[in-house]
Amino acid sequence: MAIEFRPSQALKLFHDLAFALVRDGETDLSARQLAVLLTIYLEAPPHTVRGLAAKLGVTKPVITRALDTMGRLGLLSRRRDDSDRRNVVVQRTVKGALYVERLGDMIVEKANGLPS
Amino acid sequence: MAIEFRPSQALKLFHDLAFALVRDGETDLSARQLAVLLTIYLEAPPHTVRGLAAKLGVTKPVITRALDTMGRLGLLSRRRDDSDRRNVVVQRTVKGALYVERLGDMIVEKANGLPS
DNA sequence: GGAATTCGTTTCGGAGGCGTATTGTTTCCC
DNA sequence: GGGAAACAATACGCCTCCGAAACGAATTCC
Repeated sequence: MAIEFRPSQALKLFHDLAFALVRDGETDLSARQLAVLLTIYLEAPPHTVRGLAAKLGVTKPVITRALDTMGRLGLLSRRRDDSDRRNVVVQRTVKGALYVERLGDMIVEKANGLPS
Repeated sequence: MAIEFRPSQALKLFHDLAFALVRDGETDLSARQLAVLLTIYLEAPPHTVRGLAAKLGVTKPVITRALDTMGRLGLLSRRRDDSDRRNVVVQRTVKGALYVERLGDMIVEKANGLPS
């Protein structure tokens, strides 16, 4: 239990974050895309389309499209699994890692600015 | 400076939150819509289309559309300003207040589950 | 080896968002 | 009072996403 704060603080943090994401532009990722991206970068590999779809409770085309979009942005890449060539393994990229890292720093920064 | 945590904790919190928003369905609000909604419920009224657009750095139709969508969901309502009938004042609703409250509780809950 | 299964992708029609430009009201200013 | 300005909403063409279904390729099962 490292982090404890009140709902009002949580909401202000979330507000500031959504606000920053909107104002910065660039990042128009949906909640689904963000969930996929963070799952890939925070949870242990390997990540497959099927696994991500099951984990998020969405259909496979949703994952395919999210990977298309974020792949186009360079935030991740795909590779066929050599041991079972039906599978596609999602791979992290340097650009994606930097993006996620920057996101984490941004949240911390907003949290530090919160009133007590 | 009430809240301090590490980027890794911040990211996990954000991941869990995006994850919950996706899995719960219902809420498919974009970052822009969330930013508008939270601004309305966290910052002091009155809120006009023009003011919200300026604050978020987007065009007015973006705000109009966001208000359309969230109004349809019952999360807020609109009313013409009687003192200046060109303005539209955004009003909070009970349903919207409950939604925001639940969102805050959800964030706090996720934060409490964070590893130290 | 051939049928059934699994996996990711693509297709289809539909819904909703985007930015720009325009419209209809209302108010301001002289 | 009449023209200019301010406000929110709408029209337009474009783009992306959605879920359901169909698809091709690879694997598994007898």
